Amino acid sequence: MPELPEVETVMRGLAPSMEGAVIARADVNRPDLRWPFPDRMADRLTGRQVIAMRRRSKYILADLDSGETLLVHLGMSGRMTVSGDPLGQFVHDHPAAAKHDHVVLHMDNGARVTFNDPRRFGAMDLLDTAGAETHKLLSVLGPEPFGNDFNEAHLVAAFAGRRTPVKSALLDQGIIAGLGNIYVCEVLFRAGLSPRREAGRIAKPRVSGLVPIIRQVLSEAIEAGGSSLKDFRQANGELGYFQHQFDVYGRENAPCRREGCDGEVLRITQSGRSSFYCGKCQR
DNA sequence: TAAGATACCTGCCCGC
DNA sequence: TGCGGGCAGGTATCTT
Repeated sequence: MPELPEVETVMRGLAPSMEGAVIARADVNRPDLRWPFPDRMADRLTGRQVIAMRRRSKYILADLDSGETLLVHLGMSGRMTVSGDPLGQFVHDHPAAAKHDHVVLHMDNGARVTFNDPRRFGAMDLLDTAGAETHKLLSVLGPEPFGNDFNEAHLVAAFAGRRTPVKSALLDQGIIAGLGNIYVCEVLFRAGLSPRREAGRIAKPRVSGLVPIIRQVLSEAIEAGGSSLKDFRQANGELGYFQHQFDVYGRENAPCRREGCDGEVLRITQSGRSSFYCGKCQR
């Protein structure tokens, strides 16, 4: 499910209820998600104050006063929602525990943070805050799209000599962190690039042109609160709205939205994932 | 070494 | 109404 805009939206929604609050109790209802939870996770969370909430790629990170950081990945179907917030700004009011509520954090301010993940592709881990960037999941990540390290020179160098389709290259988290299937499709539409083009055979100016487009698409999606297809909810339980702005994703056989183009949106499968694009104006 | 295929797990939608 | 097949936003690991 969640790509960078969805994870950013969830993190921003959680922060007011978690930053500065103490985890009074942690309910861990199963031993694992995608991987086993770290040893004594509930004990290591209980009594800890959350110092700061942040995001790296599609990971939510909660820095604790113990010197450890709680790492959360939502996988495909994961949700993190807040209920019972004392400020009364959230939709839910302590709903009964639902199926697939795998971890529940009871904050000392009355908020209840629930991690729900039917498909269990999500993950949680605890790592040393000081060495977070060396964690096996974080050390392999490329630059953040909004960071200074992500720029035209970086993308041109990363694409050079690559024979893989540009679609796959943009999904490679080691080249750019945070893009997923939906937003890569949207980015390639705006760039007028076919997802099938070999990354290493795209002219440098066009590669460079992807940088502002990527930032623009992600910014608009964050602004809209992410995209809700099947599973995604913001931390307050509300839907995101960017899906209404999709130009190609999920629009198979629909007319192309580019002005002056009379093509239609095609769907193909690339390395097991659906790609949506206009066969006429994306080259 | 790079690129593609597969596996993980559950729920939903569609056609029959 | 019920069943089976196909599909899903991610990513580690296997195979080629």
